[in-house]
Amino acid sequence: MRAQYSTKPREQVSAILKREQRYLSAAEIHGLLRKSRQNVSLSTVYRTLDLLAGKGEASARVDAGGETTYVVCDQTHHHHAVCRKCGKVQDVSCEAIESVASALRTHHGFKLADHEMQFFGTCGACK
Amino acid sequence: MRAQYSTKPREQVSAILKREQRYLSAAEIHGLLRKSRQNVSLSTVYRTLDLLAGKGEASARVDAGGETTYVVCDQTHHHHAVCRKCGKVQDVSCEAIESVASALRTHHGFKLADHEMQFFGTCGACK
DNA sequence: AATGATTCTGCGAATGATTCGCAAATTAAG
DNA sequence: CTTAATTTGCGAATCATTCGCAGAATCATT
Repeated sequence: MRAQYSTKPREQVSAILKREQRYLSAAEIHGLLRKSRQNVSLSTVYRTLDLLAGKGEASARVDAGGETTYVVCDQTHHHHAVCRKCGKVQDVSCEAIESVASALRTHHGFKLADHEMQFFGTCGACK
Repeated sequence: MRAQYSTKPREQVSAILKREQRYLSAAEIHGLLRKSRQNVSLSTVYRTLDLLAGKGEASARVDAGGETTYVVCDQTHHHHAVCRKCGKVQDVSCEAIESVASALRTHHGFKLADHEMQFFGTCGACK
């Protein structure tokens, strides 16, 4: 099994993600690291992001330009509310799904197994 | 403004999408067309898909492997229920969102502007 | 059904994000 | 401090998607 060493580059990438709390691409993270004189190779950024996503510590989203972006978030099932002004991402618990599941079953004969949701709008700080 | 000619290649791509009713990548559509001796270039498939998505006649989704895939669907606001067995996509109307919107407002101070949802499970035919 | 203006198509080349291979550097453990 | 295992960084390779451009198709008019 892979990934057991705890290394400086990985901590640096994680630190950026924890600090920013918004969706970042590998290139953006790499850029932010360079700005603060932390030289981590782009390959390592990619590898670390895959690791975090694999462990469920980060979640991925493909942005409009086709780049994959990541945020850190907790590992319980939840959804994200993304602020269109500052980009901040808040975790949102998932309650409404039960009614949706039964509607799918009765109206469409569809047995719901999984779902994805994303919310976009303006966060409290930006209003 | 672009895109006003009605052409054979475009109709061929649209026909495949209408027939299949599931998410298809440009490469898959290109492959299906070749199988039935309809030679449309991959570039044209890409261009046609962009057009359809631009007009709202198709909607796009990036699959697990990073490929962009498309389904035809109507233009009113709705969501998709994707069958994990056969891949068929059904349109699902969106009702539950109002309660989610007010929960976001009260609990998170978040003003909801837009949202995305995708449902995965087993469709009636596959059960 | 021929003309001309505009819009498509197909091809191959270019792009851009992501992945891979491998030698050198780091890490964990004895 | 040695050793064995994992990671890093670099450049090269990959893969989906986009571009540029010459020739072909479409549409509106005669």
